[in-house]
Amino acid sequence: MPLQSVDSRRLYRQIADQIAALIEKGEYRAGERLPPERDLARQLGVSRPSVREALIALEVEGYVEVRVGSGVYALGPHPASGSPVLPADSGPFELIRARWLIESECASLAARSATRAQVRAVEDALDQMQAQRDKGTMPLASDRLFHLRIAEASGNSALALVVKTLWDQRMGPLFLRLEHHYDTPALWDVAIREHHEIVQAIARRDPTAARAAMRRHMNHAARRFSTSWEKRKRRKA
Amino acid sequence: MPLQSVDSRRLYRQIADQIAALIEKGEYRAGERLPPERDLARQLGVSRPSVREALIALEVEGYVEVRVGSGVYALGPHPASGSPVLPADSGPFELIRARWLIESECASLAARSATRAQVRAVEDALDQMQAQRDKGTMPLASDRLFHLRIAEASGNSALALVVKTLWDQRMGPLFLRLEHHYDTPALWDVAIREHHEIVQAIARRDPTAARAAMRRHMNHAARRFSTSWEKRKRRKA
DNA sequence: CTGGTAAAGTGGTCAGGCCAATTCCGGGGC
DNA sequence: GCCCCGGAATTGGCCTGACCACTTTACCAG
Repeated sequence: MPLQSVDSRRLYRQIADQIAALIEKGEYRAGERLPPERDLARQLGVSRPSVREALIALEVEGYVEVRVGSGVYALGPHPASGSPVLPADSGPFELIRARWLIESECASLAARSATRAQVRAVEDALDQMQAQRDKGTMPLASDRLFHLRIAEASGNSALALVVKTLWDQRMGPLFLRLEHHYDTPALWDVAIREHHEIVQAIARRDPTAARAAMRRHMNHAARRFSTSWEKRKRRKA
Repeated sequence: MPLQSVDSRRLYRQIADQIAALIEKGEYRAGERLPPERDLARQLGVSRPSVREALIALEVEGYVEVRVGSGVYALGPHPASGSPVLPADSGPFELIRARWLIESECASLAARSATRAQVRAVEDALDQMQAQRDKGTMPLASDRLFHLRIAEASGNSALALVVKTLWDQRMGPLFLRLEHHYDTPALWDVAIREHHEIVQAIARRDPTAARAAMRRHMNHAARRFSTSWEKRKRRKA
């Protein structure tokens, strides 16, 4: 597998991509050992340092694991990843504000262009939420699903990605505690009622109403967080 | 945290972590140039190959950018690697539309509440962009910096996170080709002029004008992509 | 068969060198 | 005086070759 004569990418990148391709294609199975650095260098017609640089890139990308004195082992396709993270000191309000902006627009777009199947998916998530609440468990997961499916129904995958990113921030160390305060059955009933308003506006193809309903929902969520937040501050003082 | 007296991590990791910490702490600001590899090696008491390995790791992690013959440049805190990824078949238009919505709001918020230092940071990024364009190189990195700093100036770290997430999508396999079509000096001049309008509105504390200017910028960007996109489709057919 | 020890294999790191791209600077042309 | 351009200095890209540390294997003695 000769290297291109006119490839402007740096050498370590070319090598890393070639090896990554082999791993993706299953040429090297997970757990399998790659040839020694010296052999790879000879086979590819490059120097050992270049191979080493490529292997380090692959290690950072999660493709391989390097064991000192033993060898380089493939880890398999689809690299492990860490997502961006919100600064620890940013309160929940900035996040809610961002969601207010973005998710209200998602709701509006969904009302305009969602397919029947997508509307159905949103309704399913809401039903699931209701069922969990009836069983007395906290419908946190289905709440997330509801919002995500609306974002998907907007027809804009970039917005869907953003909503998912923001929602996953709630799994941070600080937000879990707040989530807890927020968790009384009565408050969940309010949230479910607000969700019904949103889904109805979408189903009725009313973009303006959908946006307004989502904004109301977010405003209420902000207020609920606010009370928890105050309690928390008072306890600290 | 192990914190062993004899650090068993491989050397390149120790070096990379050390440099990454400096970037996170703002010791090296975004866009700033790091010392040459040879100097770093001498300062840290290690060999140049080890420094090179560390820099490659940092490059993969999105901390730095290496420009041949010029130097190593910090990209800013928090890496871009391995984040959630957009579906491969979603065109650039969904992404632009999402940025249209979010970044225009960021500009408006920035005009309302940015500190003097934050406005200054945005202006710096624009100056940097102009400088790079004058040198004939594509100011892609400083373009990114400009938009990121406006998002930071909004005072909402969740929005800043979102903007960063969306911007990093452009590094996908498909977008790079488009970026290329988009890269004529004349088009960059237009982009820089639009950036000036945005930054002026922010400096003058006019939220409405800032939002409008950013929306115009995004509309034009969409049109530019549109022509590239059509060309691309035609070539495929 | 067991245990330990020597040898081979493999990655870790270093030193030093040459090449190519970029940047910088000073001198010549207009 | 201003601009352009060509060479020198700077900087990253890549290579050769070597030695060290750790791991695995092989072999031999008990």
